[in-house]
Amino acid sequence: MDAPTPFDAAVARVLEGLESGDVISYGDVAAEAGYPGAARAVGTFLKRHEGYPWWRVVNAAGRLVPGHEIEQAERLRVEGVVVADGRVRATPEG
DNA sequence: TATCTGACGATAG
DNA sequence: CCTATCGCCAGAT
Repeated sequence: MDAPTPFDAAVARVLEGLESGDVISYGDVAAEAGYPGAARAVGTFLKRHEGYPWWRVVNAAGRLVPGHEIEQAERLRVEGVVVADGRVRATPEG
């Protein structure tokens, strides 16, 4: 049986802890999981594993997942997250 | 074991 | 605001 690595378990635990309307970056997930700097690995995890709130994860720039911008934007809007131009409204604009 | 890839991050221009 | 480059980690071949 493929034994889950501590990394996978830690990342999964952080993702499972996310709630509706919550948004976090790959770097934050990695840091919360105890693997600072493993932001890329988090993306790989979400791509390889299903059943996790991937739409609640965005990059440090607030950019949505490439190839899933529409799907992610829709899900985020449903949860009350404001999205515009394919990115989360983390910073006010004029 | 070596090398390349990718749902990333930060800095430089 | 954008693209380009380097550094980071785990997975795939």
